Order: sequence, then C-alpha cells, then structure tokens
Amino acid sequence: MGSTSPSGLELTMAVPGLSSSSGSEGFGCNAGNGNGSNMRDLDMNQPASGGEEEEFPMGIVEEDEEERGPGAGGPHRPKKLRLSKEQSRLLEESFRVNHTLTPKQKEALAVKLKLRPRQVEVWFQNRRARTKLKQTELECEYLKRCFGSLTEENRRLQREVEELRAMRVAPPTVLSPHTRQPLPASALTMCPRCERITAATAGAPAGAARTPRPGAATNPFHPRRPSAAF
DNA sequence: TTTGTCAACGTGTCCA
DNA sequence: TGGACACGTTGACAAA
Repeated sequence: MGSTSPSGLELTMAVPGLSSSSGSEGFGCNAGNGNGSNMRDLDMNQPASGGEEEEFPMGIVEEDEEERGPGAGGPHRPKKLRLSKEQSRLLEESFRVNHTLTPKQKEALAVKLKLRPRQVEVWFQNRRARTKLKQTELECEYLKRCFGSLTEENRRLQREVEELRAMRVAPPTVLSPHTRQPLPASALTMCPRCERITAATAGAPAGAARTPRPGAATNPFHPRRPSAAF
C-alpha cells in the first residue's frame, strides 16, 4: 500500500475489479519512461560551483524573482525552476500525509525546503490536479470496460430473445402433468413472468412445463452487478 | 521538430 | 471581502 508511481503519483480508486496497486503498475507506462524523470538530476537550482552540496538549493532561480509581481516580469518568464530530488521527496512525503496545507504547515515546509510559501502552495495545487487527472483517467478506463461488457451482454440477450421468438413460432407441445397427453392449444397460457408457454390446467404449477433455462442461474452475463461506487 | 512534463500564472468560485 | 482552491493555460525544458 502506498505505492507510488515513478512520477510520485499515489492513487487509490474504489473501482470494482481494479486493484489499487495499479497506482504504480498502471501508470508507470504513462510517462513513457517509467524510470522517473532524469530531468530532476539536472537541477537548475544546484549551485554552479558543484562544491559541497547544499541540502536544498535555492528554489528561486533569479535574484529578482522575489520582487516579481503578477505578470511575471512581462515579456518572458524566468528560467524554469526544477525542484531538487530532496525537495520533491519531502513535498511528496507531506502530500502523502495531507493533500492540503494549513498556512502554518505551508510556511514551515517552505522554510524547510528553502522555497517560498507560494512555491509550496503551487506545488500542492499542481500535485492535486495531477492526482485528479490520473484518477479521472482510471475511471474512464473502468467505464470503457463496463461499456464493453454491457454491450456484449446486450448482444447476447438480444440473441436470446431472437431464439425465444423463433421457438414460439412453432406451437409447443405441452404434456398434461396428469394424463401425460399433449394438451390442446386452448389449454395453454403464457406465463407473464418468464413469457413461457405453460399449462393453464388448474393445479398444475406454472413451472411444471418450464424447462430450465440453460445457464439461467449461472449466466456469467447476469451477475448481480455491484453498483459501481465512485 | 515534436511531444510530454511541470512550475507558474490568471481567473472564477466557494466559504468563513 | 479576502484567502484558498480548482481549473485552464503558458512557457521552459528534456527526451524521443
């Protein structure tokens, strides 16, 4: 439990027939390289010196970014910030604990990661969005499979109806449960429930002439479908 | 060059 | 009314 995809996404979904382990298996292929992004290794935040490594390199790429107001400096954005492995790891960790942050938690995390609170906030927003997207994709896949099996079931039932209709064309011979002689057509009636011809003779149980429907009880297409609870 | 990822932004909505 | 959030989008970047 708590498996994470290479991209760090952790997903759970209450979909019948879908194990939650798909959080790591099912999505691993999504990004093409299931090996985690190497991009993080090439961290723009790392000090160029390459000397003794700061635990959390500054998440602020440009010196003047702090002052940058809305509009992000107008003509062009700053160089793209990539969070370091350690920063991502800690963010993921706290995301696992809580998908939302209180202002205090945000501040503390920002200090810990040497990021601005706004950056932590944005990271959590994006992270929630990615989680939701994956969840939606999962549900979509599940609904597609549902649609497929329901279509198949529908086809099968229609075939069954056709067969039953064909059977009804020829007058059935129903034996009297008492005399074992064929009953006249006038003595026959239609069972309203199962639409089968039965003997209308008093005393004769409606199901007397009913032939067991092949596979009726164990029809794999007639399971009591659990209501899909999303 | 194309495509996928992701940090960051703008905007609308909700709620205390 | 301000803050938090969802959602859609942008743009930088890496890999195919």
